[in-house]
Amino acid sequence: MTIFYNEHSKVLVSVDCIIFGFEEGKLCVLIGRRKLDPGRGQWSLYGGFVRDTESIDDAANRVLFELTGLRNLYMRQVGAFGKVDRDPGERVISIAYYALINTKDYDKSLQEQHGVEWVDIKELPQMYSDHNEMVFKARRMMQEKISREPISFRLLPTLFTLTQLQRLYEAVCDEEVDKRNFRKRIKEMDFIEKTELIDKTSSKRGASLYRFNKKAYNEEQNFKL
Amino acid sequence: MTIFYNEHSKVLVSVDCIIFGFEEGKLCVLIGRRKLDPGRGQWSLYGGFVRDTESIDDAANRVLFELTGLRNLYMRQVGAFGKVDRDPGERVISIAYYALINTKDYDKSLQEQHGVEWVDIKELPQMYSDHNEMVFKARRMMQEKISREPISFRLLPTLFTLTQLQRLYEAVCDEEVDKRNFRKRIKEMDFIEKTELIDKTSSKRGASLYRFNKKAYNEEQNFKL
DNA sequence: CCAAAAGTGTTCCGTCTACACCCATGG
DNA sequence: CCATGGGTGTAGACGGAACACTTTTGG
Repeated sequence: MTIFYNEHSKVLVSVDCIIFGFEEGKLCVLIGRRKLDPGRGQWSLYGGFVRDTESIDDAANRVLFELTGLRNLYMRQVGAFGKVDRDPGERVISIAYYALINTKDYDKSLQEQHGVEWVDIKELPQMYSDHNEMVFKARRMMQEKISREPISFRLLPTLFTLTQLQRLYEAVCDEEVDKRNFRKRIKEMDFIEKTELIDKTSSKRGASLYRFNKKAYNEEQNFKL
Repeated sequence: MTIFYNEHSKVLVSVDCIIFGFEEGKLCVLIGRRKLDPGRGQWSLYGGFVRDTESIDDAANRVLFELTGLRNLYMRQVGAFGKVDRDPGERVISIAYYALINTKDYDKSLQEQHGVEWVDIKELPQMYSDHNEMVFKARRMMQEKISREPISFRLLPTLFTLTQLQRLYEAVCDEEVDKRNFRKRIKEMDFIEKTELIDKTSSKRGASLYRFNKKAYNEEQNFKL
């Protein structure tokens, strides 16, 4: 290959993933202990280096797949983090991505194999390098999205109750919402469909299960929460 | 220095700047003809490579300074662009930034020296690599910001008329707004101060000149447009 | 005197918010 | 029979949108 930009220096580029999940009414992030030096043993996001043969998005998807075994996750870029000394080993520029997963889809054994766990975003430890900053920014971006686009369903099972959906929304936005007002808004969105099924696990009376109809949404995109 | 991440490949990282200005009622972007191979002669954003000794933000600031002679511009990261073949020369990952400048502050001779010009964002030519995509994303981000934060003043002279401010807002959001409603909202923001001065250049009657009071804003941040 | 831009309030409508009680069931 | 979470409607407040005429002055 012809070299055009010979005189400029190259750097390592990595991706770091902020993986959000919804567990026990809490918005959680998947983190683990770092397995490499420098910083071995510190709490850290899961990440990896970008290879020559893949785009940054591809790298993020690969890393997500390595960790979760899942493809086609909802994923968005958070931004590039590039302070000179952000990595104590050597210069590494990192592109952060956030992803949403339904924790029920996540194979427990894979989780153990990678030594990662769900931690309430409100109780995150100090993490390696600038990872806390990445999570903070990702969370803000996610909050903005969740009121405008139907991404919440990515964090829930296919069938969910309205109470679950409300709790999720509350956890993400970190504020309580009125039950009746919330349900009124849901009713206006025809693509959130009530099924005949009843969930009895969380109450004696049982709660109707709902489903997000993606096709219906694509035809009339009027999401608003 | 100890090498920790030896086995991974490194890539070139550049920054590209989407510089917005407001000229003749139009939202414009500063672009020029590329001076390097590959792609010499194509329309392009202004950019540069990130050096070992500087953060990505520093690199963007340096590049902006090189081009405009101005420091402390309002600047925000748009994101990382990293398709494998985005640069036909060799692999380059680029971090895009957008910046706002008051075109009156921009030295004409510097502009000529770099061979860049203001082009209406509605009439942008096809540009090098993924630069059109960068502009598109930057514009969307700027639109979201301009209704929530007082960044519009970065695109105007210190003293401006309400009509100017309104035209700017319309150009950025690409929609007309009602004059009376617009002015009503302005009146609610005490940090947009009317001065005794009158601008006579754009009308016979003359229009009051206003000023953005940053200190007053910092004390009570209730911006909303 | 007229063209051209500056400046100014009110009404209406829709949206958001606050709020309390009955229902169904398992234990 | 009671504790627990599920489910429902209305009224009042608020904010956003629509809308038209007067003022000033240079040419």
